[in-house]
Amino acid sequence: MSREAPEPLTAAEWKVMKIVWRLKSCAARDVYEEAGVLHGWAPSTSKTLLRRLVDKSHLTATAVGTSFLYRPARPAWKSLAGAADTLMGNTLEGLDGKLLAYMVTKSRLTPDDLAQLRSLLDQHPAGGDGESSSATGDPPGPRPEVLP
Amino acid sequence: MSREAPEPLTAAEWKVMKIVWRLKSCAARDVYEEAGVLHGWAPSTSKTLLRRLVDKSHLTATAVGTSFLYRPARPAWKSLAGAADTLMGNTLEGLDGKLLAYMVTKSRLTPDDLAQLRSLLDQHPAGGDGESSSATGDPPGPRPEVLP
DNA sequence: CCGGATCGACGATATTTGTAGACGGACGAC
DNA sequence: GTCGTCCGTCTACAAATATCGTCGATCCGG
Repeated sequence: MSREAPEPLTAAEWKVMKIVWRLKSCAARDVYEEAGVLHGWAPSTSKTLLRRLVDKSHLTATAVGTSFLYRPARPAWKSLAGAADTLMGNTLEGLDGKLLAYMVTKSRLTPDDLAQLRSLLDQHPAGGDGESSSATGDPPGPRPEVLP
Repeated sequence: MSREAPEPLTAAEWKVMKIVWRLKSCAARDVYEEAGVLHGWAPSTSKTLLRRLVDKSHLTATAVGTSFLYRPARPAWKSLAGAADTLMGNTLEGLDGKLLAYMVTKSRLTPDDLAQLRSLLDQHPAGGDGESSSATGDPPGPRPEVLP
């Protein structure tokens, strides 16, 4: 079980990921056209980013004819989770609540989301460890990374 | 009204911020001693970071005698909020829920936090814009940054 | 079979980060 | 008054990023 420490993405890389996520699976072309419109990038820029992302194994590339089919190497939420971990790692102890609160007011949540969150709050360990399998059938929770 | 777009901090900078936040207000020395122990940095490293943070106006430095007193230029949660915005900006539409859920399970929340979150969920606009002043007396919410 | 459009791989450059040593001035010990 | 100390500023420099242009291999239309 090689736990791929997901190398943190850079801002530019996130933008590419976001495009790929949306398309689920796509050719380089799809990406750089989108990126061109969205960020004004030259095709080469997207191509480079794409390659770097494959290097960092955040994307997989399967050869199809002369070109590649790119697709996320892991579910989007998992990458996001990594970023979230980082964010919370930067957070001063005791500010998590405020942070969450802020994010809740900022995000657009579906009734489903709301329900799930409520449920999570209810079963939130008031000091113990939460060993609750999640309600949506996600894979078991990622391991907390304790940065040395 | 110059809306200081809070330039995003880098990993190393966050580490410094975290130290300063904890100490509330401190001399360079306090920081680099802490950072030395915590991250094995040479004093110069901390000094540089400190300076860059002042440049980016995430810290203020008030002269005291021969040296400076550093302190956060804005409440910690606000900087965090900026980071949160970025994170959510990278998020694919519709994943906010998952993300929040993940973070909730990951964070250690006080009963107070739980209560506040619940209340926020209840008043969460089911599609409108959230113009609810927060329940803890925070300053008005920062403006959402729509990246071009 | 030829020419043009593409594709992915590389190489190139400018800027930003991470990390740190060296320098000139203020300050307290002697 | 002189010396070593500590401070903040400057300069340095390698690695990582952001952004591109170009190049050889390929594939499609004619």
